Amino acid sequence: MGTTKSEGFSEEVNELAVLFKAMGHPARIAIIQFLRTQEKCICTDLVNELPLAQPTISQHLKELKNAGIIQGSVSGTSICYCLNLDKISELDAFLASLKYDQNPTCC
Amino acid sequence: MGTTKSEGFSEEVNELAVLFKAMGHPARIAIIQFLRTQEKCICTDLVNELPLAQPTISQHLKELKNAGIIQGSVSGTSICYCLNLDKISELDAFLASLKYDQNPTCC
DNA sequence: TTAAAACATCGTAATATTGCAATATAACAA
DNA sequence: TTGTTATATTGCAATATTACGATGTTTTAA
Repeated sequence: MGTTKSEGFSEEVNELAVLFKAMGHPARIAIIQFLRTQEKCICTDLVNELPLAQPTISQHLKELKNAGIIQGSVSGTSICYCLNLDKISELDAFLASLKYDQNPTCC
Repeated sequence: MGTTKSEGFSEEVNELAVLFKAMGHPARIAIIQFLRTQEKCICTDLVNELPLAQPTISQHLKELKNAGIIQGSVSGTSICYCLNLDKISELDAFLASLKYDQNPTCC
């Protein structure tokens, strides 16, 4: 155990879980927030911005990238990371659907 | 380590991370989806619905409850769990904000 | 070529998560 | 009371995550 069981759940459910999980860490939320507001999305800035060491930040960036939530393109010595709004929209759509189909007789 | 570092991040960031983390598991997404569609939100139904043992489901329900994403009220021998739409809206608002403030010069 | 800057990767210790069997609890029915 | 049903808790083994120092890699500048 310690392993998440994914068999028996739909593809959609598993994909949503991966995306939510990727966002389930303060550093990764902070990275996403920072990317939203910066002109240039460079890891060095993040090192100055977050209370974490560079390797740790690099690791979090990788996880966000693996989940498809951010994309990075090399730009000289630095890397330009930015949000993938498609993935954000997937999560958003799921959450929005919860608000409308809610059964009124429950609770 | 293994411990998530929360000092140095804003309250808002930490709270969002907790909520996203709570949703970052297929069983918990499936529970939320199931709650949305059922008339009666009872754990027994979940045991028949999910590919997990009863104690495991109970544990996931507890985590969702701790995060404030669902609420449970006792109803005789069974328990009626339902979604807390306020929390869903918090996440939704965060995701929606990402879609609009995006910097166009990046990537 | 050499050095510096910006990231990534590796290795590893500490801790967290997951899943479940066994067991407990709580409410109702007979 | 006794049994049954519904759910929670405990305990634990297996695995995952987190954080970071040390060390690579790649790019640019001198």
